[in-house]
Amino acid sequence: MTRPAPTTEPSGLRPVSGHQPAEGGIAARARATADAPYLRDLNPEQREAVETTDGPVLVLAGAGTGKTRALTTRLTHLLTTRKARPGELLAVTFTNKAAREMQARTGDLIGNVVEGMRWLGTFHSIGVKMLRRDAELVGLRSDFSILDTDDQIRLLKQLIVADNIDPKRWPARQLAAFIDRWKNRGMTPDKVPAGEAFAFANGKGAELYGAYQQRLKILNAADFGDLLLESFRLLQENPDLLKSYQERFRYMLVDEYQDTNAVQYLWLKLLAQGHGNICCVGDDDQSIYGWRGADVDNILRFEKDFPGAKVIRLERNYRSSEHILGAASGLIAHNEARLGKTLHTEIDGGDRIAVQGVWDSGEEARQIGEDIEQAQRGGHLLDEIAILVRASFQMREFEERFITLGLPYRVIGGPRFYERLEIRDALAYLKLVVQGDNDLAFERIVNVPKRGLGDAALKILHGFARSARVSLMQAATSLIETDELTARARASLKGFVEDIARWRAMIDTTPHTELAEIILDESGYTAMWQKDKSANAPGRLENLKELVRAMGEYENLAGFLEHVALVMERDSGPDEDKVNLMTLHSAKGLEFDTVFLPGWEEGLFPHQRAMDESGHAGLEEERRLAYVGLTRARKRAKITFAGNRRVHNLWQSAIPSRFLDELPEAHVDVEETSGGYGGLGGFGESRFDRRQDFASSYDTPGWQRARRAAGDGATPSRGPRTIEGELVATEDPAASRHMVGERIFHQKFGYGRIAAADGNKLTIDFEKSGRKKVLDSFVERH
DNA sequence: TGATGCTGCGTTTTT
DNA sequence: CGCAGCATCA
Repeated sequence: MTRPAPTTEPSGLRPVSGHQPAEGGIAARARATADAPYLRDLNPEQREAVETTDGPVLVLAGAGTGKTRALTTRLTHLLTTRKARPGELLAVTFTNKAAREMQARTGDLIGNVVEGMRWLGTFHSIGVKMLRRDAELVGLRSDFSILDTDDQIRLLKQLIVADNIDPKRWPARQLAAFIDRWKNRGMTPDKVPAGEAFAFANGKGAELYGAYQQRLKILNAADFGDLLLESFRLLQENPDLLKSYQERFRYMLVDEYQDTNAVQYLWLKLLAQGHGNICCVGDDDQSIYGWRGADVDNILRFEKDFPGAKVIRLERNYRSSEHILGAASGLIAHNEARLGKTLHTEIDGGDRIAVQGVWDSGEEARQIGEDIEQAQRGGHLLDEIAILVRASFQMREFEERFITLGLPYRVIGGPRFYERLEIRDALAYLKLVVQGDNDLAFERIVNVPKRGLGDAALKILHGFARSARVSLMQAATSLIETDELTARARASLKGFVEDIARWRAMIDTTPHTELAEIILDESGYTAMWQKDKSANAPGRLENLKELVRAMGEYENLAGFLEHVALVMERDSGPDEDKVNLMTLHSAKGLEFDTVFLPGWEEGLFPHQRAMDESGHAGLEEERRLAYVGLTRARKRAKITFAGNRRVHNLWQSAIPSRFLDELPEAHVDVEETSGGYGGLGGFGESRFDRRQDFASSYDTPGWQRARRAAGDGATPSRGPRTIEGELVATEDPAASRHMVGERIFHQKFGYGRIAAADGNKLTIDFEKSGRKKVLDSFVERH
C-alpha cells in the first residue's frame, strides 16, 4: 500500500526549539499522524497549517482555498494527538454560524460529536462566558442581561436628556456610535482622548460614556461592546485569573482574523502570552468590515505582533474557474495594503466574466431576469444563482422584476428577527417574568398594550424607584399599596404586577412554550395585534408564533433567554429552489455557480461615501468587496453597469466603475447589449448608443467595438468620477470640445460659464445655480 | 391618546 | 420621493 511520502516531521512542525519533548516520542506520533485518515485529503499547505501546531501561526487563506477544512482538521489533529483536551482549546469565530459549522465539521472528522469544546464560539459568546463566571470583578452580577442596540439608544437618550443636552442636536444614535467605537478600541471612559470626547456635545462625550457605564452596572446589564471590552478588562485587571486562562488554553484558534478590532486583538494577545500557540486564519483581501471597527492592520502586522510567527499561504483555489479567479486576482492586485497571495485553480476554462452596460436600473433588472430564465431553461438551479448588490436599495428593482416574471427569489440578510418590534416586546415580557428587576424590560412593556399607565404614572414610579433605590418592579409593588397614583393607574398597575407574579409562579410547573403563549395571550399582547388593522399586523402575529416555535428548541425559558440575545437568527430552513438576492457584505463565505454583480458604477460601487469618509483606505475596502463578490462564483459571473440610475428619485447619469478597468482583459467578455432596451418607449437607440457619456478607458476588443459603434474615439481622463447631471438628450452628440470661459446652456441649470474642463467633465459657474460639475454632452454652446 | 403634519435623511451589519 | 421619528394639536 502506497503511503504519502513521510511528511512526518516537516521543518515547520517545530519552529521553536527548546520545546518540551513530545509526549509519546516523535516517532510514535509521526506514525500516528501519517496514518491519520483525516490528514489524507489535505494539500501540502493545508497540511502544514494543520501540523504546525506550536508557536504563532498565520494562515492566509484565500477565497475558496479550503480554509474551514484546514481549520477543523487542525482542531481534530490537536485532539487526536492529545496535544490538548477539548476544554483546553480556545476557538473563536465572528458569527454563530461559523462557530456551529466548526463544531459540526470537527465532529464529522473525529467521527462523533465532540463534547467539551466549551471555548468554541464567537468572541462575544466567549466574552459572556468569562464575564458570567467572574462578573463581580467588573461590577456586574452573573445574571447580567445583554442589551441590544435599541435598548442602548433608549438608555443613552435618557442620559442625554437628563444632562439637559438637546437630543435633536446631539442624537443618541451618534453617541452610541462613538461609544461603540471607543469600546471597539479598548477604551474605558477614562481613556478616551480629550479631543475625541469633544466630538460629542462640546466635550460631554466621555462624561456621558462614563455615566452610561455606571447606569449599565446599576441595571446589571452589558451591551455588545462590553462583552468584549469588559472581558478584556477582566483579564487585564486580574492577573491571577488571566494566568489561569493562559494556562488553560493550550491552543488558540482565530477565524476571520482580518475582521478583528482592537479590543479583540488585545484580548487575544493577553491570552496568547501563555502557551503562545495561537493560530490565526484569515484573508486580508476579504476584510470588508473596516467601517465597523475591524482593523486590517491586525492581520498585516501579525508577524510583528507575534515574533517568530510562521506564515502559511493557502493559494490553491478549489472553487472558481480560471477566468473568475484571474479576474478577481487582477482586480485585487490594485490594492496596496495587502500581504499578497497568488491564487491558482485547476478548474480550467469556463466562461469569461461577462460585462454589460445597460441603459438604466430597470433594464438591468430585465436583463438579469432574462439571463436567469435562460439559465433556468438550461437546467440551472435557482439556488445556485445569486445577485449581489452593493446597497440594499438596489434590491427593490430586482424584486419587482422577479415578481412580474414569477421567478422565485429569497432575500438574504435584512432586518434581524429579534430586532423586530413585536419580538422585542414579547422578549421583554419573558425577561420581566424571569428577571423581575429588569428595568428596561419593564419600561418597554408596562404600557404595551395600553393600560392607561401614561407619563404621569411612570414619572411617579421612576421617582420612587430612584429614591428608594429599588427596581421598577419593586417600586410598582410598593406603590400599589399606597395612594400615590390615581385610582385608575393604581388598579391597572396592580393588575400588571399581579400578572407578572402569577406567570412567574408558573415557570416551574408549565412548559415554557406554553407559558409564553399564556403570557402573550393574557397580557393582551396578541389581542393588540389582532385588533390592529395595518398591513403588517398579520406578519407580526406570524413572527410571534415563530418565536414560540423557536423557544421549543431550548430546555427552558432561562436557557432560551440566555441564548436569544447573542444567538437568535432568522428562520431560514431549506425551502424551494430560489434565486438568492443579497448585499455583497452578506455574501461573504457563500458560493454559487452563477453570480450577478449589478451596479458597477462610480459612486455606487465604489461607493462615494466610503471614499469621502475613508479616502484611499475606503477605496481599497470597496475593492476588496468587489473581490469578495467575484470570488463567490464557481462557474459564471456577470457584471452590469447602468448609464442612468435613480438616486433619491433623481435620475443621475453614471459612469462605469473604475473596477471594470482593473479587470484583466483576458478574463473578460464585454457583451454588446441585446435588444433588451428596445421596449423603453421614447428612449431609443440613439441615446443608448451614446455610451461615451459614461465611457471609460476600458480597452478590450469588444469594448472598442462597442465604442466605435457609438462613434466615440476619445478616452476620457481619469480623476474623481463623481459626476452629477441629469440626463437630457442633446441635439448634437459630437459637441464635446469645450473651452474654459465659454458660455453654455444646460437644460437643468440654465446659462453658465465654463470654469474648468477635465476631459468630458466640466466645472461650470451657472448664473442661477452656482458652481456645478456636469458632463459636456449635457451642455450646448451659447 | 391618537391623528396629523413636519423635518431630516437616504451604504455596508454582527454580536 | 418615501419613510421614520418626533412634536404638536384636538
